[in-house]
Amino acid sequence: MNRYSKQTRLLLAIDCIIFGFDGNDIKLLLVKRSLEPEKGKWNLMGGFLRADENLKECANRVLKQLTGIEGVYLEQLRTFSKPDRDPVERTVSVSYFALIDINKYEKQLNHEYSAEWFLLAEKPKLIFDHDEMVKLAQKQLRYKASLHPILFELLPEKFTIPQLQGLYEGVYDTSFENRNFSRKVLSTGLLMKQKEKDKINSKKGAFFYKLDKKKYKANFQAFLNFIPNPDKFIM
Amino acid sequence: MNRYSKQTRLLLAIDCIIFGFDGNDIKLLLVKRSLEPEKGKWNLMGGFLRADENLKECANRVLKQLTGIEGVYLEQLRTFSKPDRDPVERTVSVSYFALIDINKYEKQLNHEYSAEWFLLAEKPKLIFDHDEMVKLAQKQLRYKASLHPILFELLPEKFTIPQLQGLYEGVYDTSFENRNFSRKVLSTGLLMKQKEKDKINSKKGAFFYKLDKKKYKANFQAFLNFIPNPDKFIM
DNA sequence: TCTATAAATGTGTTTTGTACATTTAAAAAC
DNA sequence: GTTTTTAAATGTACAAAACACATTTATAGA
Repeated sequence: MNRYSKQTRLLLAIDCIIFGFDGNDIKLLLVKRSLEPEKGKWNLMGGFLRADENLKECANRVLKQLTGIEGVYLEQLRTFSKPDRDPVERTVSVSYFALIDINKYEKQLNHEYSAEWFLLAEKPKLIFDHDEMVKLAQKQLRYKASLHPILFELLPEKFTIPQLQGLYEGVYDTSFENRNFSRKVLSTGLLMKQKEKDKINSKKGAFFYKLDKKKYKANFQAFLNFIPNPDKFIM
Repeated sequence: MNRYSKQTRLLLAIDCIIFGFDGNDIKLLLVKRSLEPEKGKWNLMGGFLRADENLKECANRVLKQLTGIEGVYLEQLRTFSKPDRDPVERTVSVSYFALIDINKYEKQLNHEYSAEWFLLAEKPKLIFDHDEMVKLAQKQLRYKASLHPILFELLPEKFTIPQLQGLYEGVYDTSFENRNFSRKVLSTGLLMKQKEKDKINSKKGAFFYKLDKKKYKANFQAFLNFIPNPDKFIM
């Protein structure tokens, strides 16, 4: 079959905005650019789309290659297409945002890869339009987390309710009333109480909970209305 | 500056899922494909990205060219990238979804362009992955409309509350209690009551309302929690 | 045994959602 | 001109959820 004639062909890339949570703050995983221009500067994890893969496969491949990470929460965000966004040549980039359990990958990242975690608040300036991508991803994180239980993706398998509350407070940069927070969280039916307690943060200790993954998948809507007055935060 | 070497270059296209509302049902605007393969079959409005434009400009250009429509609600949906989605050659397509006031363009569409409205429920099978795009757009329409007042984009400047309710009932394929619907709608503060009534649909007549556009923009969140139990509908 | 601390739970008030009922305006029929 | 019919508009009571604040509980360490 003939090709479409007289049309512009261009490069398509993906860039990943990867969020983690260290127990206190939201972090962002960045790498150093390996080629000119802007070589050595911090940027999002990215790569070009290959002939035989779709975008999601591409994002997973890049993630695996540059960090060893696989099987994490990955969601297409938006496609960025300003004609001059990459000075080398026309490249359109599809941004993906990822949520990972920071502890699970901490060691391998430091030893085997040149990726590095930054406090979101203290991230360096990034190349091209990557700052814009991060900004959008942050907005999307707040938006989505106000409607769906995605923040569990940032926590280890076992976590306590005070830890979960701290995460929400970090994401929304506010504080919640603990009585109401735990009531709401437990009313979703998504949490399974464990017998052990976490005694690191208090004398009394806080019970661990696990996410009920079946219910999580079947009931991804359970957090609708989770954040009080989400309009304060999400736009 | 050199180009990136050894990377695959490909075509980038946009496709628009255009929704309208005829007073009773949601409709979809389609065109006939003008080139082989699949020539003459119905498909979404689309076109290739040019060297000097970004995707949004491309979508607006295509819309203008094929329908004369401009200045309507247009939102990037998702980028579709299966390697073989277009049999001619590798083409990645960015889908956009648009909402328009059907009455505003009805005449020009029929006379000057070959575009045609279909009842969403009775749309023909579309080419490539366009059916999948429409499905996603429908989902997004419900999702977004449960949180933001976007459905006004489908109505004429003046509309009545019963008309608005009919629109919501069409989109969510359900019925709402009229007392509660009007209370909720009016409590957003987004509507301005007019002096005239619409007497087409009843003897008593229903008051026209206009959207307060300043408030609409400033308060795009006003519909958060608008749809009761949105989880029933949006996923 | 006492003290300090964070976790967990109790409870009253306010707000919002929901269901159902009634009243109102105006054209058309009588 | 009075009555009937119809959909629009409004009234209201009950239930559920959100919210604010208070109290109790478990446990390590003094």
